[in-house]
Amino acid sequence: MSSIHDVAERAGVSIATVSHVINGTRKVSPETTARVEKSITAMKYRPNAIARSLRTSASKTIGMLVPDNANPFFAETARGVEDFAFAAGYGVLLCNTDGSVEKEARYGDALIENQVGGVILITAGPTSDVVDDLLRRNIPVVVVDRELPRDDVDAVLPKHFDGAMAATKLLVQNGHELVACIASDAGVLAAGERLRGFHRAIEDAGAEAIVVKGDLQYSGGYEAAKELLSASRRPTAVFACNDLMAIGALRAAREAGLSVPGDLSVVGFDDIGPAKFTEPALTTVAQPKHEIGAIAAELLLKRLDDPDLPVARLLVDTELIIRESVGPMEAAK
Amino acid sequence: MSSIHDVAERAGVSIATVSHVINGTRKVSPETTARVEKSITAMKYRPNAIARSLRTSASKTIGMLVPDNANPFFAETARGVEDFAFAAGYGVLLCNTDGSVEKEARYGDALIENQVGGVILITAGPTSDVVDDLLRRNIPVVVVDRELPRDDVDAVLPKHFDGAMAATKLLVQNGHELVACIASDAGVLAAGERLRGFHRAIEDAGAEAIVVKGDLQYSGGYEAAKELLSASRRPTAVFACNDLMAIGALRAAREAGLSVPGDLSVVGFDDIGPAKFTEPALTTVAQPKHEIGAIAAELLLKRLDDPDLPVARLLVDTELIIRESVGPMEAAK
DNA sequence: CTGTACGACGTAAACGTTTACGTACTTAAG
DNA sequence: CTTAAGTACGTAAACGTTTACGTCGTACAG
Repeated sequence: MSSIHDVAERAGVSIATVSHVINGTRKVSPETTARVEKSITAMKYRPNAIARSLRTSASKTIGMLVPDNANPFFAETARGVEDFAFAAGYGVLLCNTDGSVEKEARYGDALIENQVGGVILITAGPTSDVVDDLLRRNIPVVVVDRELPRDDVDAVLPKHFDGAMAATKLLVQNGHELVACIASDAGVLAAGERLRGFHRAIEDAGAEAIVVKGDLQYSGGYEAAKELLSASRRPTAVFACNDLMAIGALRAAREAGLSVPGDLSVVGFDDIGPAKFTEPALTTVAQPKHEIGAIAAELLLKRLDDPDLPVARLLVDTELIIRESVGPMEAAK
Repeated sequence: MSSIHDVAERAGVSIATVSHVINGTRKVSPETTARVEKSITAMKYRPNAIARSLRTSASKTIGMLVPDNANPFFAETARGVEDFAFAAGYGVLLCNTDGSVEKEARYGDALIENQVGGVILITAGPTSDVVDDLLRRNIPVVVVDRELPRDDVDAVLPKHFDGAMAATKLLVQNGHELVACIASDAGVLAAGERLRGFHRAIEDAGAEAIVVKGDLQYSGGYEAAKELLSASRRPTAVFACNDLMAIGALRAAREAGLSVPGDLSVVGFDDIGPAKFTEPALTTVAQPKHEIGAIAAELLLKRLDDPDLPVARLLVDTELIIRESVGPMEAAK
């Protein structure tokens, strides 16, 4: 509505002076400052961030690419970045890729066109062309949760392997000998890591593994578990690669007339909100989702400040949260 | 990296011509078009949306203000707007107000500075100053889910009253005579509507009501229900104003040794993802969250096209989804 | 041959900022 | 009195587009 010119005119100064009082970028006398500030509030003036970005070629917004914001895990880490970014004066352009690399690419273009300063990426696939596009334009990227097979981007990752291994170990320590894994069907590295962790724990214990795939949604876990439980040799324990699927599995168990953890033990991964409120409460490996998002945002903003920072690869610890959904094998008989 | 000038130079034309082939805004000969397009792809040129916005003073991004993106209900409606907006070439700046009007105001400023074309608002409080700021600058607003006491903004709202009434009616029809409502402690109109619907159904049936407040989170519902269930006269049914709280209540019931729906019936509101997977599966009134978001986005974009559209107030139907958490009073005795 | 119309394209201003450079005045040193 | 240094501020160019106007041919009618 009103521009810096209007403010300047009303205050009887030049636009340069107005700009400087706004940004504190050079000394201006107290009296002039006061006049300008009065003028600003009187006219309800807000600097035009667009013009500012154009001039400085540094926009105060970052992009975030997530598979699905309706998934609680992604939603919570998105909040982490949003909170941190906003506190630092940045806005966040949130984009849902639905796990499609095409959508990811289209969104990548959109982010470039919008001149975002950087992007936080939870990849849709095992590899990502957008990263090249972005980097070529000097737009820094930090990948979160899902690693990429390259060493030129910052990353903040939970210890998928360790977490999965801890979860599975809990199962075998409870005496389970035939344990299933509901793995992710997304071909991302993180999925592989969790599966590796699972297998390692199984091997170490000399137990036996079954693995089926699910789509990381409630329903995917439900279907997968249904299949598992109707098999002739049914497992007595299952590690689901995320809580959504674990919760789906809980329901499948109920419908099969199996009690948890009496007849079947279940562990999840992520510790999303509802995990604490299921019946039985879900034991799961927790990730500090909000913190992960915040760390990623911090990393990105730091790099915006100083592009020459060495690339970071932050591994964050997970924590096994024991609740009620795991029990000893004997009970399951 | 490369600007329209570079493209023009390489193609041996003026920047005006390049602009016109990009936007199809005037006729340019096939040969020139071809040359320009070749040049564009060769240089991997992307128009600078910032510069474009500055010139046209119409940015292709909209703002969205939600209380908390980590809440599945908001996350899902956010997805609805994001999907629609992106398909129409718009980006979405997502902001979490945490139910704080101060944060809402700060974000409003940020959105103004970023020259968003419009904003979709799920208010933090019963009234909203940002709307005035926005409208004064001719930035259209559509409020979603939570109504505002004003008639100059578009709105798309579920039928809170009807939904709550239907939910409560189900309870009293099952013979419950002392029924509780876990209401929202946010002072928003929507909360009042749901509570009114509850009371109306209670009155109509000549039943008795208890109401307590909760914070719309799992834990709030849990605490509220705990209080309710430890009272000397405990209700045999409870209507929670959202599913998060209903799920919290389910757990409180279990911990109190009460079976649902044997000893206590529970209805929720929203039909969020996990509702189908709780034990017992939650009976609830469903809103078409994704669709609500999409409709809101559509409305907003329409208004961007034609600011003189009459203001709309869209009421969307809710649907009572009967699952397993409600049973007859006799059982509860 | 002149004039008009039209097709194809170029020139330059404008959008609202930031910022390098310049100017005017004051003070104090020489 | 001259000059240097410092303080307080203004002028104008630039960022990358879009778009109102212009210009230059060529074709065709008169």
